[in-house]
Amino acid sequence: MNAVMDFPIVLAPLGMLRPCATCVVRRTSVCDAIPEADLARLGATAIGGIARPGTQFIADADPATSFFNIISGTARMYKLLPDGRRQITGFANGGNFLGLAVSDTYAFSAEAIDTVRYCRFPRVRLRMLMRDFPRMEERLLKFASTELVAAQEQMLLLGRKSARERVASFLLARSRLVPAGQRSPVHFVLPMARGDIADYLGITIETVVRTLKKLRDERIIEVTNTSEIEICDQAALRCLANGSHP
Amino acid sequence: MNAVMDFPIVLAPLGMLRPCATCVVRRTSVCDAIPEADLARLGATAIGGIARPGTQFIADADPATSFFNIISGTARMYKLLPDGRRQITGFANGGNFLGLAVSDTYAFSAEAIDTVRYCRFPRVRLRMLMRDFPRMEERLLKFASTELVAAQEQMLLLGRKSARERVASFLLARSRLVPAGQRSPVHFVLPMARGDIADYLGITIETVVRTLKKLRDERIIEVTNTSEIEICDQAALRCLANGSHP
DNA sequence: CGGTCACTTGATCGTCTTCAATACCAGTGG
DNA sequence: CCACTGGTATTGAAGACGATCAAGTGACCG
Repeated sequence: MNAVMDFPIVLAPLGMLRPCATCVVRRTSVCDAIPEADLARLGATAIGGIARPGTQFIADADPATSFFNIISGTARMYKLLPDGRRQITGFANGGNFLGLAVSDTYAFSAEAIDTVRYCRFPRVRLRMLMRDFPRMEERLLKFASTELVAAQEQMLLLGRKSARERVASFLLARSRLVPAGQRSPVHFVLPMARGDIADYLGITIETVVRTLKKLRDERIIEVTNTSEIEICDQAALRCLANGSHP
Repeated sequence: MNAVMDFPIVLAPLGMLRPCATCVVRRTSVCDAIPEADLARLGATAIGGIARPGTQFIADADPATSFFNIISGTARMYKLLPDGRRQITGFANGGNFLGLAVSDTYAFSAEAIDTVRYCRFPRVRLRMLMRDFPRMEERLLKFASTELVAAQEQMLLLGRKSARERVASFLLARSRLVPAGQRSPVHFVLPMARGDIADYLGITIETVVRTLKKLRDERIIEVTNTSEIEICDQAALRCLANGSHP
């Protein structure tokens, strides 16, 4: 029952002495605010951890004792209604920061989709870090702003877009995660299941499936193995995504 | 065509010399981060302004040159689709802070609903203020986090709640803005029109009207003058809002 | 193989949208 | 004072989109 495991970061993942120095997401995460010289202190502040697929590592309404910096893997953040209806508010990848809370409790839950490796920052220690490195706070503010912009875009999607437009928007957003350079056709893997996509887009699994099938029939995308997507007609998808054209 | 007007804050609103000192929202806004002794500098940084009803004062995709601190009135923030569909992402009241942007351009628009008085902070000057007063950045981060939590709640509403649940949630949220102390029945005025409510809740005007009528018929709320709401059965509304009970 | 689980597909149903008409209210000018 | 006007709100009837229900498929695994 202990699928979520913490361990001293100095031992993880391969017993390296200066794990932060070689961290693949350091330069793209909030940790970029800490100068090279202070990486030891950063390493002493963070606690490495792993969440196995399906494991919840942040629980709505629980005391917000820690912040999480995702290293690798994909997590889903979500909120539930009492009767079980679920809204996924976002997916977190390597470099993302989780756990910003207003009050002393989390306002959402988070689960690992595949295996998620993360660094956990106890709240108090992160606060000290922010005090000593104002750039850290700056970085967090920038991150929160980014999240806010994404959330507003998602509200537009949830409130005003048709199922077809939602799926198109989702595929486009996912395609933007692919490192630039690879040219058309863009190709990527969806780490999440159909149910996750449905709960993220505010529709049902069946509608996700049917819409994907339709897009495939129209030669706008290609779907293989249910989780691999290839975007054949990016222009068409872009039009669909914002309703420019039926 | 100049319904949005700026003027030196030292002249506003009554020619006071230290306007920040008497600002009614100072203690509840980001300005609370600035110590009394430095209010003069704060006043020199901000530029007072007024937006008349219906006037847009932040335009999506425009260069994000300023941040806004709302003093009084209510504004709507929104995003549009090319064909005119609108999603209102939030309403801003006195004490709220607007304009957080990732890139150099705004990611949303904002319009005054009634007459809105605000303080405008040119981006560069605010940055200097944040540098000299780290508490300012801390305050902004807290504000952004609050917005983020609200956005997640709204995503749950837009993605997974029925029209009835949306309206109930909206009325409850509005009732929470009423200063505590007044007890049941809670009574308040909606500054926004039906169309704004509809575009905020991701439904149509007609559905808003019909749902309000139904709630009124069921003696859960009372509606007078189309803009005054009285909550008669708060418990029932709370149940409705999260779908605990049909 | 029999089990589970995720995905897919089809048929029916219901909520909310759309379209259209009417009511209401404040402001304006005869 | 009162008809006129524009905007918002309300109400009714018809239709559509997506949800729900139900069944079937395929992959993986003990």
